[in-house]
This record gives sequence, C-alpha cells and structure tokens, in this order.
Amino acid sequence: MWQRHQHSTCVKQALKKAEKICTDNKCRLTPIRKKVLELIWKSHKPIKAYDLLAQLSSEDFIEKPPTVYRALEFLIENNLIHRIESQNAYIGCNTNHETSDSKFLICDSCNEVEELSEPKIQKTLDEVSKKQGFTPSLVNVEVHGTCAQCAQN
Amino acid sequence: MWQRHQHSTCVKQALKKAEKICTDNKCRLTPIRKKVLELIWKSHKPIKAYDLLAQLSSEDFIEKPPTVYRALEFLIENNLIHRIESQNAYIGCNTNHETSDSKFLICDSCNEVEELSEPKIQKTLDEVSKKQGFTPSLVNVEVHGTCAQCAQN
DNA sequence: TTGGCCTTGTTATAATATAACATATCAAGT
DNA sequence: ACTTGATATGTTATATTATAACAAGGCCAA
Repeated sequence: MWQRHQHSTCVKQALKKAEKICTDNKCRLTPIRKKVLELIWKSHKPIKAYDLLAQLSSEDFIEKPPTVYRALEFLIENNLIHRIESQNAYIGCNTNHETSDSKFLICDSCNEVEELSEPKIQKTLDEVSKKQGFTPSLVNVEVHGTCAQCAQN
Repeated sequence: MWQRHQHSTCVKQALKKAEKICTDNKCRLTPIRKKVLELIWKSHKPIKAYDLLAQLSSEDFIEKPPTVYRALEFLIENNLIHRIESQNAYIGCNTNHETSDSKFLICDSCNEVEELSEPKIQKTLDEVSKKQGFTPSLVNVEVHGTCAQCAQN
C-alpha cells in the first residue's frame, strides 16, 4: 500500500511478537499455529482460510479445514490476527491492543489493508454508543476505497 | 432494543418507502423482492438468507437459493436493506442515505440492531482516511456490545 | 508416572453463496 | 396489438466457508 516496507523482516517481527504474547498469555505457539501465522504475514494481504489450507498441504502439514480454523481461532483470540469480515479473510495484526477491536482501510484496487489505531475513532464510537445507552464490547470498522498509490495510477 | 415501537406500522412504512425508491430509481419492486423485504422487516432482527428461504417456501414462493440472493442483492443495491457482515445476516434500512454506508450497534444479548446515522462517525472516518491519503467509497461499522435494555436485566 | 487438560487427527456435514444457462415477463417503440 | 430487447425468474449444479463430534496423541504438573 502507501507504506512500502521490508517484508521479510516484518514476518520475523510478527513471529517474535507472537512468541512473547504467548509466553505472557501462558499459551502455546505450536508449529501449526506458528506456520499459519507465518503464512498470513507472508501474504501481506488478507488471505482466505482455504488458501492457507492449500499452502499448508504443500508443506507436509495436515490439510484438513479444522486444522486451519482452529489455528485461526487461536490467533484471533490472542489478537495476533484479525478477520476481515467483508472478505472472509484474515490478516496479521501489527498494532498493540488489549481488545480485539479492528479498524481497517481496505483498498479495493490493490487489495491491501491498513490497520488503523487512531484513538479518535474509538472515542467517537464510544460517544455515539453512550448516547444510545449502549455499552460497546467489540468494534469493527471496515472502510473500503482507494489507497494513495492506486489513486495515482 | 431500547426503542420499542409499533411493529406492524414500520413494516408498512418500509414497503411504502421501497415503492417510492423503486419509482425514483426506475426499477421494479417485484412480488419476490417485496416479499423478501417484508420478511426482513417483520423479523425486525438480522435474518439469514436461508431463514428467509424457509419462510418463502412455506408461502408458495420458489424456494431456491438464487431467488433469495438475487432479491437480497437488489435490495442492498437500492439501500433498502443492509448486510451485517459479522453475522451473515440482513436487516432493513430505516435511514435515508445515498451511499450504502452502514453503521450499527449490535446487542449480543438480545440480538437487536440499531442503525446509526451520526454524521460525526462519517466525519471522523473521513478525516482519518484523508490523513492516510485514502479515498473512502464505502464504510461499514459494526459495534458489538450490550444495549440499554439488556444492561438493566 | 499418571491423570487431566490441551492440542491435533479424522470423518462427516452444515451453512453460506454463486455460476451458468433456460425460460418467462415486461415495457417501449412501431 | 406485435416485436424486440432488456430485465427478471426458474432450475440444476456446484463452489465456498465453517463447524460438529469423537478419537488419539502429547505435555506437564502433582
């Protein structure tokens, strides 16, 4: 997207962060979970469960749906990835949050995704919720559109 | 949800509004489309495509998936309903918008949904997008939590 | 070292959605 | 009214996404 970066390093960083989070949370980053997380980060764009499945099966991992969905569930619970609801796809989480809130800009042209961490959004949604007497527990924002790169071309 | 209302009247109003919109948009609110819209409004909560299908088939309508999905597609295109992405479900739209943007408070306890039309949210998202050089075309916000009614109980 | 819990394996199936092509209906111009 | 092109629906089949249920294995703490 508009922010190019060294991709190989971000995969490593993500795995490192995952190790730490699992230690902190007293849970296990098993080989399958690690592999799925790695594939998600390597993809760099939202990736679908059955695409992960295909990649796993080409690498001596078990290639049954429950395997992947369990790994995804685990990674989501530990805030290591998010699900993009409007695409039935999964993407690595590179922000630090306690909650599973997710806020994305999704470029419908290049299909890259930027995760937002602007407190302003959360604040606005909290205000509006409060006005309705509503107590938010989980926020999901998906803004579709065109990124800066794609707008130029 | 926190706002109780006369339900039978809101179904009628929704159908009336639909007639108008279809006239304006030069498109046709056929019996199937009308029936699907009516069922969605009668449900009053997000309803799933296959539940609609079941209800249709018990009323002499054709009971094949494409029938329902086509009607849903039409209704979404004309902003008469929205899809709740996090639930694979559909709900009537009672606000007036040009775009298909949708913003919801979703009570995970009673499963009722409130559509938001606060310009503040749109404004905040526009600002954040702009900051990233991103041009939004469609916004989807789904805030899960507990509504005022349910919080009391 | 064993018992319990977490994780994975395995089979089957549920739930959600679309492709592709045939037929019917509408509505606008003649 | 008749023709025609566009829109809508019927129909069959299948794609895509996800979970249930139960068995087996591995890990670790008492």
